Amino acid sequence: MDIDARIRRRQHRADSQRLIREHGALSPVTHVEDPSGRGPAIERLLDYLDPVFDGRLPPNAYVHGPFGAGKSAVVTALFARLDDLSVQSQSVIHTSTRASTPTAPRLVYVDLRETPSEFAFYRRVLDAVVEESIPEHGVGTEEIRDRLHEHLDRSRGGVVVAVDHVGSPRVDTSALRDRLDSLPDDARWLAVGRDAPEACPFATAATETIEIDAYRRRVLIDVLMTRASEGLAQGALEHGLARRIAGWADGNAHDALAALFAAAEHTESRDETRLSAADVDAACDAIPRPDVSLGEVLALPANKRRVLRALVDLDAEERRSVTATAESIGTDASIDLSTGTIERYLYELAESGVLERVPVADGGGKGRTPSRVELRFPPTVFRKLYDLRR
DNA sequence: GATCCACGGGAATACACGGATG
DNA sequence: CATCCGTGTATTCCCGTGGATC
Repeated sequence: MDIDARIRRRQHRADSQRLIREHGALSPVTHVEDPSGRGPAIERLLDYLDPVFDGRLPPNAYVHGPFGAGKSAVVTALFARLDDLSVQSQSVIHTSTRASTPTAPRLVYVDLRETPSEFAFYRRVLDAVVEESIPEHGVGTEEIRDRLHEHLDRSRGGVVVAVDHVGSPRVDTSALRDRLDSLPDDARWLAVGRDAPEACPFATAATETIEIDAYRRRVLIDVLMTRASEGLAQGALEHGLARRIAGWADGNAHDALAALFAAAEHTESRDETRLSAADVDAACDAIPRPDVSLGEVLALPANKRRVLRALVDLDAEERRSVTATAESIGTDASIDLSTGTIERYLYELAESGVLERVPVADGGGKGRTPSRVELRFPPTVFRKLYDLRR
């Protein structure tokens, strides 16, 4: 046994005494390469994408399913793999035959949460399909769009763009529709959202719709056990507790993982290495339902994230009204925004569903009765993920 | 010099309440 | 009694500015 192996063994021993080994494995915003238990959904998407294997383009389509059903997980995983294959086959064709063999389409995944503007959208797609790097500043939206069109005109094969989170409050639906409509003919889109097809403009514009159901209880338990085995010390999560979490989460994998994450934090704060029922219950109770995805929260502009980070540490008294909340946040050393701006942020965050405004019962004072804001996302998980990114 | 986009500041508007008015 | 008005807050809306980057 060499020295490295001996050191690794010691490290592993120290590691195994720590409850949380890998936060990423527990995070609801982490998508694994091979989403477990989503076989049928993957098959349906592969059926839809079948033309790609012959170098042809599939029609425009709409994927829908409830929050936490694994839509993003499945689409990101498939698009990443298939685009790898596409790029490989292109280089193979170039070096060997380069005859009439059709070139496979490229597959590009765009998360509208992180790419909400028109400029960012075109830039993301163009950046994915060309070699050279694309500037983020100093060049206009029009020019990026034109360059994308030019590239697609020139290249054979075309592109399929997965447009995820079409229902995000930060995207303007009608503007996005126009944007998708104006894509060139050899670009196809796959919109992904929660709305039922009847109520969704992207479904009516698409030729095909694909539904992804919520997780079944048993499958969700498997997901939890798998993630726990990757992120927690061995044996930290009993099957019965996974069942408890899955029952509470009601098919929503985001919430289930958030609960597991928060429960593990709770356990760790007690200096224990095995989750208890009380840890799990405390974690579930602290997660508001319905809630907004942590992906949505973490994709906000930096200053809004900062404001939320300060907000989760305030006590009830400091949150008694929007004004008081903004003032308390304003005294936070890490924030150099004016109170007025913080206040406006709080209203905007409430508007987009990240926070919720609740009227204050009291109303004894003068003037219009104030309201206060409540969190609509899991606070402990947000706090930890935010701090880890710092 | 151009461009994107997050910020900031503040004006405009909405609302609550008590008291005055017709 | 119904309505209006004044005052004080809360909330929304708009648009110019400036940092970062090319």
